[in-house]
Amino acid sequence: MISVITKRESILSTAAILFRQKGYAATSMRELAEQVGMEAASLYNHISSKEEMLKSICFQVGESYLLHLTEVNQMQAGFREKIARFIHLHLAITIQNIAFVSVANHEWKHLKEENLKTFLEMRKTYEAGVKNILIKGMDSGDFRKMDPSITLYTLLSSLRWVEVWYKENRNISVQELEKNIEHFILNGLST
Amino acid sequence: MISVITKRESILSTAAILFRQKGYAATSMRELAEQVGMEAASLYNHISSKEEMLKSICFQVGESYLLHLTEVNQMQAGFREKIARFIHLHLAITIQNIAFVSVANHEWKHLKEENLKTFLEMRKTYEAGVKNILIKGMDSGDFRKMDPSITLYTLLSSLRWVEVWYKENRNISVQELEKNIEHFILNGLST
DNA sequence: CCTACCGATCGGTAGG
DNA sequence: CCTACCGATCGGTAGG
Repeated sequence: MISVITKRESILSTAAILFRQKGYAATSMRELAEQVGMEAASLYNHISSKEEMLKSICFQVGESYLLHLTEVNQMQAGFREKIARFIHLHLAITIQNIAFVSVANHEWKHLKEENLKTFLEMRKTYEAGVKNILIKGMDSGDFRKMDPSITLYTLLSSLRWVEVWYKENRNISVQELEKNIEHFILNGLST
Repeated sequence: MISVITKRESILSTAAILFRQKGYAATSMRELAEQVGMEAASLYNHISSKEEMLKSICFQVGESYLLHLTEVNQMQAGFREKIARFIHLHLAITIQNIAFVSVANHEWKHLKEENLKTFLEMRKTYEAGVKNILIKGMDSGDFRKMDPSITLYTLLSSLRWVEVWYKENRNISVQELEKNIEHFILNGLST
């Protein structure tokens, strides 16, 4: 199957790369236009405003993550398996859409009013879902009992660094990355 | 002892709060001036440019972290104790200077040329120092042998989330936070 | 998809 | 520390 890339998708994809590199506010529509190969005014035939692009990027990422959380929740398996699967899916989305994920992680604060509100609600839902898995895993004895909020954020942050630090040119494969992070999260530094 | 807060320090401190909230590029000098209680033109009697403020903030944070790394390196203790002390100092700096740390973490990319170069060198030195502790701890058998780079970034990210997520109004004390993170890093989720 | 253009706002300076 | 102001650039629109 040949994937059809519309002009809009190509604009969004270029915008995500620029927003990630320079930040949303410091990226101008003229610069984006130049990268895409048209005049700034022409962009508005494909998008309706600068913020609408940001919204599109952030919401796409949010929906991806919520979708994979649903998949994890439907698994018939122990909590260690569920968390391992969660880590796998989270990293897969991150690495396959690194510019989009980066923008959703760092530039969402430039969303306004309704868009901001909706985005924060998605994030809250996601966090609540993951926390729920952790709490159930602690109750079942699969995980050590500790503060669920601290555990949640430490877990999410351990995954989030990948978007910031991971460089493909380093000789670390995705598999090795995943294995190491999973092991770290389950067992820590200890032998 | 009464701490003398100069006008410059008060401007930098307000700038850090704004840069954190809205991002460096989206913060205007007029807005900063208003928060400080003067006209935009008057700011330039205390600072030389917008970027010079950013530089000051980022370098102060970088130097703090490098200083505490030196302290850890001079300890006569096992590697588990060293890492515990490292976690403690890192969190202490973070929580006591949360706006400055946030700016250094997220807004450094707006530094230019020499300033950017110097900042990245400081960060590289810091990371190399921490990685060195991890590697020695793996060699000595205190830590499990795993990829040092992945371990480094997972560790640093586990600490970094505090600046993003930690809210004082949650009923989590600094001591509890520290204890939980230290335990997570050493032992992971497992019982 | 382009040319031409708008009002608004930006960081910063002159001069006092 | 302020008033007055500069050139540059911003996101976006009109009209074709």
